[in-house]
Amino acid sequence: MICGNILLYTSVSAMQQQADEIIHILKGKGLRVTPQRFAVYANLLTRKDHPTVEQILNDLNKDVPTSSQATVYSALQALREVGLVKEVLLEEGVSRYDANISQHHHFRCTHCGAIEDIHWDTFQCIDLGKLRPGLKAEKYELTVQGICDNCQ
Amino acid sequence: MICGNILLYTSVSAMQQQADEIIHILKGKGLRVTPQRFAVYANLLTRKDHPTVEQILNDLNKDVPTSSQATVYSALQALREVGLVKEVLLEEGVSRYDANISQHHHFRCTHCGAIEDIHWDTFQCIDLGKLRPGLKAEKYELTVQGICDNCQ
DNA sequence: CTTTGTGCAAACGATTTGCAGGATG
DNA sequence: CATCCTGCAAATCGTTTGCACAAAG
Repeated sequence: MICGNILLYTSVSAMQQQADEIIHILKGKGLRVTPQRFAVYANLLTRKDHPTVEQILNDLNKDVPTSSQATVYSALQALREVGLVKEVLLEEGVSRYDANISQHHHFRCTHCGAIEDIHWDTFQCIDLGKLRPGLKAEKYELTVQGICDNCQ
Repeated sequence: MICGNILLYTSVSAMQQQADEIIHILKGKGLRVTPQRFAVYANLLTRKDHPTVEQILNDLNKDVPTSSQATVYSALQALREVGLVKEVLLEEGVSRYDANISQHHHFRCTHCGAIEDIHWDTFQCIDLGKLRPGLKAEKYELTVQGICDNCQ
């Protein structure tokens, strides 16, 4: 148990297990486990809506201030470097972050800006062999824009 | 003929024709034709690599300073509002601009950052009907990341 | 002549950085 | 105890804005 911040997550036994798992993942990637880093990663795993730094910061400091801007940025960078978190660029001006590192596509509501994952298998007939020779493709991602349930 | 800046483009007769066409397009969209606006749009039509504001500004001011930052931003905004130019978000921190407004996908070199258009017909078997009910899709776009010829 | 665009500089907002103190392994 | 992280504040960088002057229709 590392500090009050983690205690928050370990108070219930189901969460205890989850917390242990997160700690295990972080250590496995060679990252020092700090309360702030834990909190950022746990937040991204819990919310699935690809929050911005501001949203993460608000969540973490909702009750008690536990993290500063710079720390959240640095935690995100560390998490990105070891491949636990991806940056998502779907609108101008802000970066969003995503702890779902399996391949997937994104749907973005052009009205409210909400972002939702689209399961990878939804679109499977994309043949990268059709790219012009000379380009070596590594990965691809589809972005669908439209209107979500709430905004219709 | 509007000013020296345009004269630059009209000095050769083939370019004269092209320039007239650009002027015609701008007027058709209800935009006032100013040298700076003309230059920004002509630049985007000529380069096809989705330049950043900085790159556009460098191009325009290469010989003689003709435009300021704010003007390029404002020209781009005007062009975007009438649908002549699209903003392209493929990397963090910078917006790129594209005068190719027909639907197309993008290839981005993860090594040098170069961006290349992928013809729309290259991938045609994407069935938006497979999206979960509730989401109303408007448009989509594929981004392929990989290594370009030069970087291999 | 009326409207809109330009240029400059200041303002802004997201992200980065330097550094002193503190926590981690 | 050596290393790395955190927090604060200042610095940066892309973009936006306010305003006086100039150009377009």
